[in-house]
Amino acid sequence: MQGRNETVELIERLARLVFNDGHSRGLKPAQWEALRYLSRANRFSRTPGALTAYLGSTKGTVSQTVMSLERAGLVEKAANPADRRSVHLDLTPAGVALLETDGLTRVAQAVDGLPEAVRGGLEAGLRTVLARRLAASGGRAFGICGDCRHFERDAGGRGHHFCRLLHQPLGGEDAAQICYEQEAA
Amino acid sequence: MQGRNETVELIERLARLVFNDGHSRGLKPAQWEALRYLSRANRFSRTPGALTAYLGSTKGTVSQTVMSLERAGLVEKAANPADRRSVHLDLTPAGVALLETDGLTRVAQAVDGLPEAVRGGLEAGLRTVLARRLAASGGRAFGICGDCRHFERDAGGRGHHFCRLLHQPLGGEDAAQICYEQEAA
DNA sequence: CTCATTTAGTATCGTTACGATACCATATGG
DNA sequence: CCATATGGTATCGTAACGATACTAAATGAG
Repeated sequence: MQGRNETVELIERLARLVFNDGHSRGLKPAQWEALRYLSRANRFSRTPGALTAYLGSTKGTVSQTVMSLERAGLVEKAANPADRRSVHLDLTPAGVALLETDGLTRVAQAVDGLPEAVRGGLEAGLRTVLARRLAASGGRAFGICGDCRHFERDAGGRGHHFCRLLHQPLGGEDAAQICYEQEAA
Repeated sequence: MQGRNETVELIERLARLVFNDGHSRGLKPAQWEALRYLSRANRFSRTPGALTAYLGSTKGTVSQTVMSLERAGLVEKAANPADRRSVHLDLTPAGVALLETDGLTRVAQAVDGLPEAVRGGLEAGLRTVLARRLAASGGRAFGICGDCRHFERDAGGRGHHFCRLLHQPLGGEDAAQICYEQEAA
């Protein structure tokens, strides 16, 4: 099956280029990825543990990366009163600002302006491969909160949703972000 | 344009997972990628310089990676009589054997068995993004030798081809491998 | 309640990656 | 002949990474 090998090689090569592109403006690839994750994750998912699962890495490594971002003033830690073992992470204004200047990576430029048919086929393929790859190793999907089977829309009035798993109220902002616990509806 | 951001995020996340999968059997991601490249590159392209271009890395880093593979007995260096500055790289039998056991990475498994329509769309999208990304930074395509505009088929009889750029005869093996100098016909 | 177990995270070690810079040897082209 | 370009190595400092050991807090069984 030559097609399969070709596709895998393309993925591997593109992965390497994407990774190397991450060495910009003084940050490292893992640091950029952590910032991007924290900007997209809902409040239940902004922890070292969830970040570890998202990156497919190990907690020791992630702890180190988070510390470097904290030293750089891009991320802040806060205690979680409900569970004093866990740490809540938030981007600082400086972190948000830095991320906003990151909009046009070279890969994003390459994807931008792609014919819609090609982009759609690419996205569908990527989604499927990612889902299969994650299923094979017990990885989590980190899908959108609002698409989750535990999500109860407008449970407390218009725009006031509810998570049946965590028993927590959810705002519109939360519902649009990705979540560690998300399972497709 | 939400679609574009979605696609870029999928690429970034898959890139990270592919990268992390490279930490297997004592080798590092960069070392696996170097081995794979050397198994696919034709004899003109098995040099540190070409590997540097393929990986989108820097020559210092690649020099280090190649040295580690040489110490591990997976790669051999040979002098190039035509240009004594340059170094020719070859996989050792141990390197070839190791690479053969690498066939089923977790991403390859995820791609395997993909519905043909999805796989085709994915591959087309990846090719386009890769080509655009490379064009944006002067990167080379590293396409198949036989698809090159400098390739002259059967110039010296059946199966004896010729490279008009390097003025070198090419066998069938060469023609099927990837090349640093390749430019689409 | 107590104590074993689990969970969230940190600390430390050794190796590698990586960019940056400096450097060396060989080629190339006035 | 000599300036410059090219292919590669050496070295430095930072970060990544897996591995292992560790701390503290939560949990759960008796």
